Amino acid sequence: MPRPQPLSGFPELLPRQRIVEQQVVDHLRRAFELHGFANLRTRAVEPMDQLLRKGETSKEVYVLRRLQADAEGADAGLGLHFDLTVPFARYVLENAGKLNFPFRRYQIQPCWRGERPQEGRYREFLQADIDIVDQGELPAHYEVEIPLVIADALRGLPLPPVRMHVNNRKLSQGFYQGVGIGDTEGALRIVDKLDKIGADAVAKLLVDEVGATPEQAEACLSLAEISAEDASFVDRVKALGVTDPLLEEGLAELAAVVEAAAKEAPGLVVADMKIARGLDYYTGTVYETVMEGYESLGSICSGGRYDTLASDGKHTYPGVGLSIGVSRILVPLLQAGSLTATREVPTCVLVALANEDERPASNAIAQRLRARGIPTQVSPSAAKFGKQIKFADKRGIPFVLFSGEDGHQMKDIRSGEQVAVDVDAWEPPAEDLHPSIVAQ
RNA sequence: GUGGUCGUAGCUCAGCUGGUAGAGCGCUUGGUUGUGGUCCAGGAGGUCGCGGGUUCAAGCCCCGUCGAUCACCCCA
Repeated sequence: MPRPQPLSGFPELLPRQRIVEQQVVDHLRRAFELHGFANLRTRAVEPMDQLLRKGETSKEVYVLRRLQADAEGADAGLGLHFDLTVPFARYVLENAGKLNFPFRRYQIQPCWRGERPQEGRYREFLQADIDIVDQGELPAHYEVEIPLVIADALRGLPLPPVRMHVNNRKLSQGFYQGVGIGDTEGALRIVDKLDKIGADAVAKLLVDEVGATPEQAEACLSLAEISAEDASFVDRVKALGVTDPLLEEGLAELAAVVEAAAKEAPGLVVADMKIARGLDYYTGTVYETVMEGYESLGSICSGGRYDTLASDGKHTYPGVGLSIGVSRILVPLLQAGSLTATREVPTCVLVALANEDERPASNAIAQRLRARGIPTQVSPSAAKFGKQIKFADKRGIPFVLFSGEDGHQMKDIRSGEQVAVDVDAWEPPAEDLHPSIVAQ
């Protein structure tokens, strides 16, 4: 059989890289749980009508088909989910009676999109999503809290610095309304392209597509230029001389987010009036995050507030959430070699084998170390000690244990230092017990 | 989905106007008679992504396909 080739857009990691991913996921999980988010796991598939709700026709959904299904048979109409928000919305409706609101949950699962793969953009990728959803009304303070949870979660990971650009749809749409533009959604979508196509092109599109006057387009651009790390943007927006009740609401909400973030996670959040987030279902705060030096990846963590995450006709469930693109962050860093793990196996100690007859005894020694939580494996063969050390070295296993008539000797193969030890008392340095992530 | 660039050993790459493949690293054996990393000497490893075509002859030219990557689109 010829060597199989990788499948485009379905990245698979080597053991050492997977250790990094695993530890990042563990870290996120701990952080989310520290903030009281419960974990949820939803099925991989959703009915197509659920997935294609929200008028998101452009989403490239992978459809599920049974090989043995009747040619005539009804199409199951199932597709793989392309994010974790849509399944969550469905789950909330389905279990509304059993959930307690406000409900906060996190979900770390793969998602699938049939789009053309690129760096940081895959057909199967891992997303870490947090949401807070309530029944009827969702207080605005959750829009302040969610980015702080993310800040906590990303803190402590050896990643390049990140910056979260935040805006509020009420602010932008209120402003456009205030200057007299009718199609505020359309204007938002055009302004969102500012970084990509430039101010002149945006102005032209505003005039051509939403019927703005050159003066109105100019006002939109003046707003989009405003960004600040503190609430000073409020005065700058007001100085543009536009008044609108929705605008006022948006200004107040965005100021609250920025001020809280400036205090609790300095440098993370910047109010940025050109962030719009396409034509999604967002209705309040919107978030977009870029990683320094990796701006070309686009946003590595985005989300926002949606007033009708779900609705069953009687109740509406407004929510606010953010998704971290775990694969988008990790795969490029791993491929570039700027992120790796201290070893490619969990093993901390390799028990050397002097003689195949001693394997049972060596197994017993290994078991004593394991009993105290030290990941241990026994050498695969009683090869020359030099080879056994090499076996450990290649995998990054830091310690090799030699046993003889005169007791046990633990060798740190990085320093070469070898000392007599009591197997039932020896402890590795805390940082050597488990592999860890290193940035380089 | 549309368009561009690329694909040679496990890895990084060289290979002239077409004349049936090379380096470094890695791997392996020995020097080293039970403690690796340095050094020295040897060795293994390639259907040139895959399939077809042109040609006396294809790694090189043509077509298709798969993969990688970039741009558009969209987004984690």
